[in-house]
Amino acid sequence: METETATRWLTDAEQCAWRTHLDVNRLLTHQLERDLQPFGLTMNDYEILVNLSESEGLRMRMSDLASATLQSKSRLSHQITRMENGNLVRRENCESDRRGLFAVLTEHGLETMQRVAPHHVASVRRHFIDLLPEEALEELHKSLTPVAEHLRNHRGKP
Amino acid sequence: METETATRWLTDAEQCAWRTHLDVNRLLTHQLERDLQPFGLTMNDYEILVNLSESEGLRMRMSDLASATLQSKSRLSHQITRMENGNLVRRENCESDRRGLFAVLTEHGLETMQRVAPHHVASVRRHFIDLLPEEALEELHKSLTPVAEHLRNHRGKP
DNA sequence: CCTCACTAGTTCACCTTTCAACCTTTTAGG
DNA sequence: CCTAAAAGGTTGAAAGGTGAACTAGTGAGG
Repeated sequence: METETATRWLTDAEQCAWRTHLDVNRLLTHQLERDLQPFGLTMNDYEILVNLSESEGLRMRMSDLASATLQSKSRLSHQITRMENGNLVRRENCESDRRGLFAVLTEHGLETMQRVAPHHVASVRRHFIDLLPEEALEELHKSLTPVAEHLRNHRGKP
Repeated sequence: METETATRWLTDAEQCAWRTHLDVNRLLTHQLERDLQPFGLTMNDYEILVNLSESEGLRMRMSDLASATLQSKSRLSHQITRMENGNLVRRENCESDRRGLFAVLTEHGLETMQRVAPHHVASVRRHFIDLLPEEALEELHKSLTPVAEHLRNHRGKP
């Protein structure tokens, strides 16, 4: 009985594409992180701020926020604690489900968000968006969407 | 005097593309990490193994390895220490420059690499490469290459 | 030769992430 | 109702990452 199947190694083209993809990610993340640093925020902080600022009542349930930002509950919990110490966010009890908590954007959190957003957007443009012709960006989006979907459906499995 | 310039916010299309890109990265990294876990390796470990296994004499100078993998020297140093404890790698002095060290792949490191590689490649195919039509992958590569280049040239600056 | 600036690499202190254990409240079944 | 399982969150310890300070060796100019 044959337990072993010949491996389909990556072709050169595939390998190049893959490595470039990995590199862009790493470099881009570093760069965006660096550009946020002067404002005392990390990309994680920023992402939380964005999510909350776009939500009804500037608040979200911890679980929802965790899955919106693709983090574990534990990690989010620590993250929110840190942001609470920085007075960007506060926790509030949920009346309808007494297990639950909201993360709520504070005034200072909102101001910070509004002050920083333009710089962050500029950074994203400068290091990514504006380097790609419009069709390339659309193409990229079209290609990546099914990948994202696949990965989402596939979470916590073989 | 005008100190403020109108912010060029992202268009909807740009925003979607950008968020998808971020999500794919996060999800994909998680998935690949999960798939390596049964073998006791992280993606960082794996990447080091690949780099060393492709090098003359199965060895690289610490600095070269750090820049090949886009890590700080500090981080690499910790990483190699861990891998040394796992007997995947060993440090060796450099004769020609007595400040320098080589990271050298051990026998066990090489075997591990060879045993794990097929699974990792399968994982990369399953969750990324094989989800993209061939032209899409080429397109992606073409689009991303200048971005990577830009980011590389731009390291450690404004 | 000296010496001074630079390069290679490590270390330390501090912060972030992960994972498993835990507590509380809700829900579904009998 | 009562109970057991599941869901919402937190916690604490251990592992990983970061940046600055440090050691030691190199090398170019005077």
